[in-house]
Amino acid sequence: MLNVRCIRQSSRPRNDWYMTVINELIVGGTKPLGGARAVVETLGLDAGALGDGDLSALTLPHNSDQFISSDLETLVNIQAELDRLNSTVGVEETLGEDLEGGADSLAVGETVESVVTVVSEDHGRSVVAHSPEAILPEIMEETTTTVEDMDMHEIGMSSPSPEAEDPLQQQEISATQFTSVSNNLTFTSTVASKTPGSSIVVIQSPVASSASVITSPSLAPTHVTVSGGQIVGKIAGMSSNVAITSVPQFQSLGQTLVTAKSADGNIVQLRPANLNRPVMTSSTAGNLTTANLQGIKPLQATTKRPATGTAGQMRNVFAKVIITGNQHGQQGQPIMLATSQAGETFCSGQPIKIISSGTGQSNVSLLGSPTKAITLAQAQQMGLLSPTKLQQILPSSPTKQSIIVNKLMSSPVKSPAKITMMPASAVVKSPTKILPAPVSGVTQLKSAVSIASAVGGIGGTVSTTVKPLLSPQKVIIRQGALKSGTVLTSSSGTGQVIRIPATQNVVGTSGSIAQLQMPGGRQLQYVRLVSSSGSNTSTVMSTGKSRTTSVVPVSAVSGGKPVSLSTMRSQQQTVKMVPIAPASPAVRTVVPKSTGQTGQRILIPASAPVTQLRAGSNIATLSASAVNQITSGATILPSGTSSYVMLPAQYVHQLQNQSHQQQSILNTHNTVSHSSSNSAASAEPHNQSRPSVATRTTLEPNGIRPRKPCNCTKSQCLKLYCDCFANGEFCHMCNCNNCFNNLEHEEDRQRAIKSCLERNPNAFRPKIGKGIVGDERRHNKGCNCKRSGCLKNYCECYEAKIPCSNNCKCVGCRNVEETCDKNTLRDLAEAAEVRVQQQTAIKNKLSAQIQDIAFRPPPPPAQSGTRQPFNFMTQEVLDATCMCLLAQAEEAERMENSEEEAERFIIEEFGRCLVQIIECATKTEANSMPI
DNA sequence: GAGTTTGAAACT
DNA sequence: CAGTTTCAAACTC
Repeated sequence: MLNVRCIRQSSRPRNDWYMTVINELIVGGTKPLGGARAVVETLGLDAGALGDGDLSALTLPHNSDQFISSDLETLVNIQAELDRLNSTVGVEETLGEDLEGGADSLAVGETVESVVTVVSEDHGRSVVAHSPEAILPEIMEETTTTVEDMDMHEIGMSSPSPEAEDPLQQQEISATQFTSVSNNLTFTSTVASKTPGSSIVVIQSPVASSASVITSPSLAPTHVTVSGGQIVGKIAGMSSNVAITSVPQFQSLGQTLVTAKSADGNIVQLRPANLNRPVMTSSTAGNLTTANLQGIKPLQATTKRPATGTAGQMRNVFAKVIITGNQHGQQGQPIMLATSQAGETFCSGQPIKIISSGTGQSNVSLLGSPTKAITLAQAQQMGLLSPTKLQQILPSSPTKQSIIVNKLMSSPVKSPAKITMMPASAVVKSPTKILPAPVSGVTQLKSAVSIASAVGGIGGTVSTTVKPLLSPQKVIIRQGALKSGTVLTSSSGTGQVIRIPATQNVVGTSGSIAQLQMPGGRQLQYVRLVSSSGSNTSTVMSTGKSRTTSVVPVSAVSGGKPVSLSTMRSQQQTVKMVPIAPASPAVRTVVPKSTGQTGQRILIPASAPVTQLRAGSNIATLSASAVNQITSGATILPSGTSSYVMLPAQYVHQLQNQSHQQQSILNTHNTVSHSSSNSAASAEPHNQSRPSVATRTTLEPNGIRPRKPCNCTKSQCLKLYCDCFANGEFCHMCNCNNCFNNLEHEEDRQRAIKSCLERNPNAFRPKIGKGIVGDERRHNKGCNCKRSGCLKNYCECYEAKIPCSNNCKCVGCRNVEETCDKNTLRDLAEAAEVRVQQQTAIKNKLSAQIQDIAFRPPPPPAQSGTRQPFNFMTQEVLDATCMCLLAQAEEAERMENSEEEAERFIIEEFGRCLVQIIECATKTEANSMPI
């Protein structure tokens, strides 16, 4: 049984594991000071009851620790007000369906790992609507993520491109692929406790994230539980649970996840994001008292990072710092600060200090990293704390009202000090590469850092940290007790937060795709649930008419139902794209404009048809083959705000189709006008509102390069028999059976690719290349035809419309190079040869005749009395005769006379020649006779 | 559309 | 590396 509970840390057993929703603290933008209140929501998970595929057990225990529905209502109201005040987009998520429901207690017996992914939809701008680009630009620049070799257990969450309404972004991406992408958000929680309690879910983000908790690079998703003032967590991959020490209480602001110590002695540090600069603010509100901030103190770095981590293995981890204002003297007004940490900069991160004015500083520090202090005033300025809301938050409020601070980043305008929960740089390994060829070190793309949002345990409120720099995303939040269909937030109108009505059944079996209808009916989100096994990937993709679709891996807490959705934003994404043809030596980097906007990546196989690439803020390094495809037929769309998701074109089409289907089925309407003009490839015909990128491409209207569908039946499309696979493409719209050439079987696919490459390193290279000489195409390997004469499509050379070359081993090849010019030359040669033969024959005949005449025995002088003309048969006469005959032959050929006619003409000419000779001789003789 | 042919890929 | 088998596309009817 899984209980969704509001957090009452004090009441929870220390050893219990709970999944807690961590709200990311969104620093306010330009709006008036917003209240800074964080809600720490915990989800008690009965690990024993949680099956890998069953989240249906989510219930709300009835005990004093739990929020009641009214509390949730209050939270909602507060949230709404905060949203209004801060004009920020908050991301809320509801973990668990029945927040108000059952009193089932947790009977935890087993560790449940769940991956929660949130599909966010970019609606243009970042949550902080105020010049997000200006916020922490340097961080974006510094943020890089390595997506290679991420643990498969991580499920990444990709953030859709901000303004993208593109179908391209309506794509389904496997979780592993997401992890491979920088902006993936990995959200894994482990429930290990048998008793209900509050827990904190540590969200790992492969990319630098706004907030990061912990951990060793090699660690899998971490689960942190707050129990009885202690934070305990379990990090996947670690042998045992990690007890997070030095967090006495979660009550006060000072409470921060600092260190975790595993049962086996491993200590995990909870580190803040890479904050290079301390943020100092003065508290003017006065709402926060020192007492409130007591809890905020730098934690002793008593923990050490797990030794397993290496720099290369480091991955970003989201750590959310929950700061609880002692409201009304009671616990429960947690203020959550989200910090992010990149693995690389793990040690360089700066903790966030929250300093109360006049009382000194209370540090919310994350161990091992520099401390960044924020005064209350600053907090207010940043929107973390609003004077009005602050009082509500502040102590003595018996109510458990929690305010989700949904502004993590403050606009630089408001506060020069930038609180960036984002790591300057993050190197994250990606467990899965979307590209087929698992070649290491091929390509890295700088990409925006994504921010992960925590899942709201109760009340379904989860605040997501949205980085201003990042392109706006929509976060789909499942509403629990909150009003269904309520979209929290966003003054920007971008709808950063999408609340999914609790009534919507987002949950499905593991691996299933759940449909989420976005509020307003303008968009559908498809969430694929994934079990925590890690092998399965889940994707969440949203489809909308004109909206950007984000595909986000979604993990379901027990595999059964997506308990929550988390979102993340990406600032810069480092996408490592591995070309399917590893041999491609050249790696081209496409550096989009640095607009401060994050883009979502478009994942494409190296050889896959790339319909469009939007050159936005992302820095994408593409394999040479990919680039070639891009250059050949793809369109690179400049976009300053969009993120790119590279997928096989067919996936785009697939998503589009799904979108259409869903549109038709659910009869949803795009009720939201989208100002975003930079859409990715949009093949949706109904997307008339703005020019589709697809229209600018050279591809088909659907944005897909024509491709023959395969019909594989036995190869699972994982062998080179399959053209799709051989071309590095995913099967789409194929007729294949038991196809594994898709994202759902990415692991198998990768293995198959590896196997193929082992057999033939050039397996995925184009078979047709340029010959040594010139640019003439030729089959690199050559054909081996035996029967077809290389004149049927069985022959690869013939199919490629190229003549067989020396590389071929074909038998009886008739696929010879026959160009028009060469045919002409050949004909000429043959004609010349024939002519020569004819001439020779004629010449010989004439010569014979002449000789016959010449050597004829002279008649007796008595008979003729005349001299024989052979006396005139000099060499000159013979040459002249031959020339005449040859000229006649040529004339006959020129006239295209038949051979017979030609011979006749030549003979006639020869006769004339003889006549002339005779006449000449006769004259000569006549002249000499009378003498 | 079923059956045959063909040659690349995979296997031995 | 060669021979054989498997496979899917091409082809034929």
